[in-house]
Amino acid sequence: MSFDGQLPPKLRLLRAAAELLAKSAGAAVSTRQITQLAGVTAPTLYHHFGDKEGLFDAVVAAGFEEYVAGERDFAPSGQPLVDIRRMWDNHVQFGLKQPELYLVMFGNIRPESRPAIVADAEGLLEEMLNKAAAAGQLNVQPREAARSILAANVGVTLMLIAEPAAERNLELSTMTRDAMIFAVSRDQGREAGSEDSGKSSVVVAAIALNAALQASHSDQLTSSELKLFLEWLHRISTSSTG
Amino acid sequence: MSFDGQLPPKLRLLRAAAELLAKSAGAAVSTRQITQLAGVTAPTLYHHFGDKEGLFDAVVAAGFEEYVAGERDFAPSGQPLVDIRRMWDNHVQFGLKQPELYLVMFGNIRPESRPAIVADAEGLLEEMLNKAAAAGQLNVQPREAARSILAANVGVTLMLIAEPAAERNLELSTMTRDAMIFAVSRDQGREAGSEDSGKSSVVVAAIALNAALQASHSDQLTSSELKLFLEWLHRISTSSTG
DNA sequence: TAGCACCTATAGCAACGCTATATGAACTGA
DNA sequence: TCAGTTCATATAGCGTTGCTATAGGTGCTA
Repeated sequence: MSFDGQLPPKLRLLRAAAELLAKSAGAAVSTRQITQLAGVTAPTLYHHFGDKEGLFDAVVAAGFEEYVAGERDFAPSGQPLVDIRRMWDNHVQFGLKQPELYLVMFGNIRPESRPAIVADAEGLLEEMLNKAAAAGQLNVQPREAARSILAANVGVTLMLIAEPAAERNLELSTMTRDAMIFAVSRDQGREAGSEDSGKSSVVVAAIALNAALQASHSDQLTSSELKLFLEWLHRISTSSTG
Repeated sequence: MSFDGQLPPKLRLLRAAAELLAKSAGAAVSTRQITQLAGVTAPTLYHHFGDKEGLFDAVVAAGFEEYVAGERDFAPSGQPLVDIRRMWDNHVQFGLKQPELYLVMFGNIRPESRPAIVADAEGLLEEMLNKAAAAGQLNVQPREAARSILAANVGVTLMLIAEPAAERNLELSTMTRDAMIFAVSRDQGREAGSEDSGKSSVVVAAIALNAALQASHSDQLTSSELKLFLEWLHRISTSSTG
């Protein structure tokens, strides 16, 4: 496949660069490869984009528009925190679908382009968090919340990209996502304390499990199993030492 | 400053590479620069390290030992979650002190070296989280907690590195840190906020009891009873919903 | 037709990562 | 003592990279 078609050379260069960038799994892409695929010679590239980085920046800019579109393209649910969750998932999905582009956007650190992109992504989040704050659902300043959530979001996405696609466990994402959203939202329980430090952890855990089991209707065990289980649990939770 | 001294060329190459890597703010470092600073010619580099990446890997390996040393070099406080907090801060400080090295270690995605390093860093965290789990302070499996915390830790550090040193606000780190540690720790307020995000209290309690039992030598149950008990416990703690 | 932007091609430079080959130094065994 | 072997470094140069000085072609306005 090549782009020697009738499109203008500038666009052909953009598409060729995007395609090669996406296909070469992290490896370097040369200007000669790009210009050849675009059916164009070297000076054309430098006429339109200044230098190689300029071309890549243009590719990134296009990719970022796609990203922003994805982040905006859903009906607001009316619950800002729910929308934030969707934005997180969109972010991760974008990274997994176009890992090379994502790495150029959020992974690589080039003092010029990256902060701008990060700032834009931050802005999208902050926008939504402002609604949450207006609804009194926020625990911290929207800007700080946006920075914190985005940092974790990027970290998780990078980690997921780094590991083989087969072993990817998206629970890492959902778990971290909920942790971050919960952390910035208002309706939290109070600070973690060390109240029950007197009893052994086994006993504490057994008591907690006992209470929880009594209150729930778990069907993981049969009734006879449950009966015996609770008896043992009782034996553990009434033991004096740990 | 140069390394034409009396040190063996291999070491001179390592130090020259590390120095140039640290000084060049993210820019590329050529083998010619390195060999010249080391007072050595090109083939020497390839004799000792195979290729440029091999040399950089060696630099990273040295840097990683320093990182690990930093992560281990403090007296355990007896409170695993407090130690985890220190490990987080150590991680961030390491990244800010040697940003270029950090970027090669955690930022760059090279399918070979990075996962190994990440896995090691993950191991350090998991080690400590195991103690927390044994003390019944954990809400989730130590491995999942380690992955989640490390991902957020890397994301925060990358973001801090990316922005100008003058504007760096470490509160981003402390805030995210506490959010993550709180999220994986047991003594949270219940379920709040996002409805279906947390696990049921039964599962939480079962995980804690499981970790506590593994670490203790409870003699309240016979070994055969304990075996069956743990099996049921596992069945409960791996159920998706309460 | 002339003049003027704009865009593209020819050809080539300096710097890059890397290597085929050769030379020197240090050790080994008789 | 000295040839044989191995390790370590140097000379010189290959192919590729990002990039550019210069020139030529194209389509417009007058």
